[in-house]
Amino acid sequence: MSVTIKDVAKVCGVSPSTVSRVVADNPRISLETKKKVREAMEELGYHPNFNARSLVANSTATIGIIMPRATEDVFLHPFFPEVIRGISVAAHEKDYMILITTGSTQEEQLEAVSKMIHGKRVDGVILLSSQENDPIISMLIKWDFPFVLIGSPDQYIDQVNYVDNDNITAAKSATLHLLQSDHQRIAFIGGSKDLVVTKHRLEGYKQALSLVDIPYDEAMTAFVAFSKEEGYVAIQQLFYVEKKPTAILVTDDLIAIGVLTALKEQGYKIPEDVSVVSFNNFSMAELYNPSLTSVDISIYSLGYKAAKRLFLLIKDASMNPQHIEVPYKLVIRQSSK
Amino acid sequence: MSVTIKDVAKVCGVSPSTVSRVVADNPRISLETKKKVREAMEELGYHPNFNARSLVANSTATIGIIMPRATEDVFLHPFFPEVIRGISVAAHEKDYMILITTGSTQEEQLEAVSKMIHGKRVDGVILLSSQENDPIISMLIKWDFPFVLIGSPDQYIDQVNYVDNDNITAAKSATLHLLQSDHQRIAFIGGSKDLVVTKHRLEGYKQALSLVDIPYDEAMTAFVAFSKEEGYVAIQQLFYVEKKPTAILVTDDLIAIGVLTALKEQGYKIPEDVSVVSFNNFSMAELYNPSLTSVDISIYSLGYKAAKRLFLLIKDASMNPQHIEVPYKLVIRQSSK
DNA sequence: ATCTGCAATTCAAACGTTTGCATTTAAATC
DNA sequence: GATTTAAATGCAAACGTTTGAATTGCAGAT
Repeated sequence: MSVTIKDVAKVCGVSPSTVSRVVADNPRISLETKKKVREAMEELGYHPNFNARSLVANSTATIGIIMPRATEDVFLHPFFPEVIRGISVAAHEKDYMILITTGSTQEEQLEAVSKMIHGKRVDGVILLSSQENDPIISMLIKWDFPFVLIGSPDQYIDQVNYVDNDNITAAKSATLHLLQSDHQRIAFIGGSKDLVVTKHRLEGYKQALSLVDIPYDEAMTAFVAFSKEEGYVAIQQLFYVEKKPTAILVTDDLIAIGVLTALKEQGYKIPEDVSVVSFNNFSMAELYNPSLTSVDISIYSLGYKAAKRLFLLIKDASMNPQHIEVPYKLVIRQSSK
Repeated sequence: MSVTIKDVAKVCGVSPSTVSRVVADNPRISLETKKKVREAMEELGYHPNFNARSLVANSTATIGIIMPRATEDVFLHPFFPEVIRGISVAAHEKDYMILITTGSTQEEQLEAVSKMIHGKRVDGVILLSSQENDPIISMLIKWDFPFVLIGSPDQYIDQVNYVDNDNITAAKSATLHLLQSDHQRIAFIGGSKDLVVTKHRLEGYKQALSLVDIPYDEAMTAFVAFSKEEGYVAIQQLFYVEKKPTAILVTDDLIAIGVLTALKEQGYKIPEDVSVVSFNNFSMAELYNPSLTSVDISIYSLGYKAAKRLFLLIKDASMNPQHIEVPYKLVIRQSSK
């Protein structure tokens, strides 16, 4: 078996507790002993057993991430790798590890969080999205477990730590950008209707319209999943009507690409016939032809800041919940006019 | 504190060991007792403490992944999310979790693996790439710890489990595809020279050339890091010479996009003046204009199969090392002629 | 009535740490 | 030289499980 604290102790002729204190660099151990013990550790190739340690210390230097469905399509969407990248950099800075589980259904996800938390495998959790009435959030609050939400909560607003963009204002200014080019008929394509981010962006869109007294028209909206295919489908719906939109605000680049594909197929010129503005500013937004006007929401930063906040929370669980706002930036390219 | 096995035992009037055996669904416990205990567990909200369990059972239902550098650029490259997606689906099937660490330098990476393994935090490890003389691989072999390499090892070929494409043949046939269009001057842009994958693809490239008696010319090769910028730089070098290439084999789509950007800037028409074939077939290969001819190496599959293999290995450590080959497929698009 | 055998359960040790408290040792003070 | 003090270290319990061996209870065989 592997070498334990006892082996080191025996070699050095000290007690296990002394070795433990050397590992922890406890000032009550003499420098002489420390040196001796450290040499022995090196020699024997000692590495502390993490399970034993967390068992008693009740901490794990690990943060948990719960990913929506493990099936084919997650991780396919560039949002997740990018946000995890941010988390991962922050974790690396603090010498934390990242534990990832996936759950297909919401039940599975709840089960997964529960396993992580009650199994004492993580010190805190980062949630990657929130829905209307999210049971995971209520559970975490009930358990009083440190967590940070990326995105905004639907309820318990002042009980949860969350980092998000100001999506209302972002959508508003993106819409205004289109209105400035005199578009009168602007459509909106959002994600699933019970995602908070969808609500926010729809709200911003409405606010912009009302500023210029254009009535909100439900027939000009569509709500789809985050994929190219769905963007394609949404166009069939939106352009099936008499008075076609001349501009579209799309909640995601990936969807936008589906949108553009469909529009091109139907012979529309971009941006002459239809302008498209989307969100996220993935690298494909720049690479695609025409390049996409997109709101950069700084996904990396969302992840990084969430992790930073979580570390604080782990240290001091009694901290007041805080809302951290990450700036956005409209990047204008060829797809809008 | 949280509810333990002892609490459940007390409530049911049985011993902790009985509860433990109920959790493990041991047949030596009567159905009656099982039912009673399970109800109590439900009632009290019992969840086993994972650390305590792995401490004695010496297993963790977790696999470790070590990512190269946590700095800005990893996870930025689409290879990693995609391969992790494969791993993650396999893990989900087996109810395994994934533990991720990052290390900037090779030393940090070694340290990270060591921490995972000796800290008893994972049952097995998946390596995402291998270099010439990789010290991590020799360590893992020395420790006799279950691991699977994605890519091919440089040494210890018959001691390691690895899953990879046949990169030699893949590069060969990609080059032949170009040769069939009568290209005489084909350049090669690879990744870092001490990556095994670079060696293999270079080898395939050479083999194809020799088939048609074109001499290998080192001036027609460049070796760069995996980014657009570096692709751009490579072109400055390769087109600085008298007799310019008419075709380029590039080891990665991301690099290829940098290559295309540079070529377009210098006024070359793609594919009329220069043909480009690359590897990986990321979604951007399809979206870019012109769309990229690319060798699809089935990255998802690499991850999935590696994880599958690892599970077998964890079950039976004495299994003979195996090499799993994942098929590739040349996808011809607009960038080559 | 005693013994055997079996099913169901309990006992107790072990896993490798951490940590409050007790003990030892040696120097400092009176 | 006895006593106090401080520093350095050791002791032992605790963390929450698992598991081989021991125990109990009871039906059936002798």
